[in-house]
Amino acid sequence: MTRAFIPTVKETPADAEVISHQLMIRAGMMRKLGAGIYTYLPFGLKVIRKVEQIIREEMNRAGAQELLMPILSPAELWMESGRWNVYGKELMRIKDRHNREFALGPTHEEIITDLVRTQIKSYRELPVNLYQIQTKFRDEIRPRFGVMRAREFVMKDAYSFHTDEASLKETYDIMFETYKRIFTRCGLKFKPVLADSGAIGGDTTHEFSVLADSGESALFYCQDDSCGYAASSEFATGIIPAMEYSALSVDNPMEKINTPNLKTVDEVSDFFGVAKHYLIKTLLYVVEDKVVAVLSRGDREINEAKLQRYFKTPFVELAGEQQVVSATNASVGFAGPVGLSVPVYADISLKDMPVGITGANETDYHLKNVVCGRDYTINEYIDVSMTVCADGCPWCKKPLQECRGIEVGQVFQLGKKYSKALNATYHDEQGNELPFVMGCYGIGVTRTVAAAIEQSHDKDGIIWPYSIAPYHVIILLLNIDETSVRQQAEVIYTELQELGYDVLLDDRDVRPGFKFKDADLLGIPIKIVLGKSFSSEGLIEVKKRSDGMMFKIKPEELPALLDNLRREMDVTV
RNA sequence: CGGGGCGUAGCGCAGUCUGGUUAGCGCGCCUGCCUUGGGAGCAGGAGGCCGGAGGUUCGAAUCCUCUCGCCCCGACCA
Repeated sequence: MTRAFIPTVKETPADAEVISHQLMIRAGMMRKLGAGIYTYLPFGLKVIRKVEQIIREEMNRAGAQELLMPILSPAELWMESGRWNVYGKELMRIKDRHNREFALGPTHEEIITDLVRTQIKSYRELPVNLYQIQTKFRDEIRPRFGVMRAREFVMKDAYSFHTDEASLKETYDIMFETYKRIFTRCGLKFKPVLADSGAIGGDTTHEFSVLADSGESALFYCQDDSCGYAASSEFATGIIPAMEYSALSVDNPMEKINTPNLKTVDEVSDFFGVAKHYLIKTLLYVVEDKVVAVLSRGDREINEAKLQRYFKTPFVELAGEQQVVSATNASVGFAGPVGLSVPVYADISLKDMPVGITGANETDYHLKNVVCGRDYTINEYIDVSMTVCADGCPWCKKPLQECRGIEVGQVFQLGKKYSKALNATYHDEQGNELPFVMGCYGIGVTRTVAAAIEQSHDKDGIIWPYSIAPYHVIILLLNIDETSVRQQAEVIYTELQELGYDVLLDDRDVRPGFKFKDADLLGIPIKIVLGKSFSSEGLIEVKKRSDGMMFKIKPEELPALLDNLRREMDVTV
């Protein structure tokens, strides 16, 4: 360790918000070069390599083959697929000396499809699954959280090509299982969840989320493990519990009430002295240049991803002030479905609402005792509200649970989107020329490393899962001046390496406390201490990082003890 | 892109409002002494184009203009 380049830092860096970012800097894993751009130092790179190795082994095991595509790709390919215009600013575009345009690869559907369309022409050569582990570049609007949302990051991306949906499904299922094996082997607690496929399309997609309270995305899952329902917040649906409406009566006529300057659900429900679920919240959205009204129960938020999915558009937007005024003849905050001329869609949370309160489409007025069917009509009930954890599981009706997660992988059934756009075809048995059916499967490698830290750390530092720990064992030589002890340490160091352990020897000339603190910060699963008890009694101490369990043993017992600890800590699948 | 903030030693910061000796402090680094089971102590030392350019002034880290970079909130996220 006197020679190792592991620059640890005692102080928490000022610009690091989340734990993983702080610890990755403090433990000397990486250093920032620019916004969202990091140099991986030896200690950090070791972890990345371990994760990559697990991914390689499992991908190869699943029959995928590794290749490596260029990071730079010509603009023509992106224009051909249409994404040159669609992708937006996240796609980093650059020009070469001849003024030709290129993109830094944020993902490689175009490039792999181009390769396969020129090389694979027959159904006899299908299916095929190709992957790479490579640096990606996405010019994120706002990079943050260290490597969790970096611009440059390491990703494994795989692409499969098939003759038909059934074959795709088969590979998809294999990849699904492979991902479970990968994240299990990485020692992570995770959940595969049903997810929104976004602009990429396709019916079925799963995200793999590492469970951590600091996660950016919310997940909902059934409290009953045997049911197994789990979905991202964008995709989750639930059975919405019905509410009480005894404060109003269906038999009373609709009544216009002056509500000066009361715009929000909170203000209006306070004014009427009722709970928020009495209100019919009316939001105006612009969908494909048309204004539509979307209703939800006052206590429910609209899920725009669901709206996009319903309207089959990649883009919906809340209407601007002008549009609201022209659609409702009232200022923002007083919209309601009664007498509205734009199409009205209602969230299913309104199905069980017999009577409610809503905006009057007149500034400073709301309507009370509003009854659907009597006072207004809706075009359609759709599921567009955010699921909450009081909702029932859509599969088994038991209550849903909510937790936070970090998305580290996603598997997609792409279908023919890219093969059609790029005219990538093969010949079937009859000689017909048909577009490939495709799947794609990504894992954020660097993000997985950060997620592992988010999930496993304490106040002293990182606690690596054994399988991805940069070193399995750290030997703390407390007194470097005792020559005989030093020699012993070196013997143990060599022996353990020969037994297949990754070992770090801390032979630095610093005080013991310094070494203990550093060892904990680095998170190495097993500490071996050669200190007082070794000098006096010939005993070495072996301590686990995870639970602090300590063993005092004779040197010759070390291999057997480590073997036990390894078996205990290493995950096998 | 909108809003807010910050660029001063390797790192973390003070000084800027109200211009004026030699630009400070903590950590780290180097030397020595001392210490050695949870980030010790003492003494000495090195280290700065005060982000960059232009301007105002007798004089600028400090005031003005422009510019570059970074951070936070929001929108965005195959």
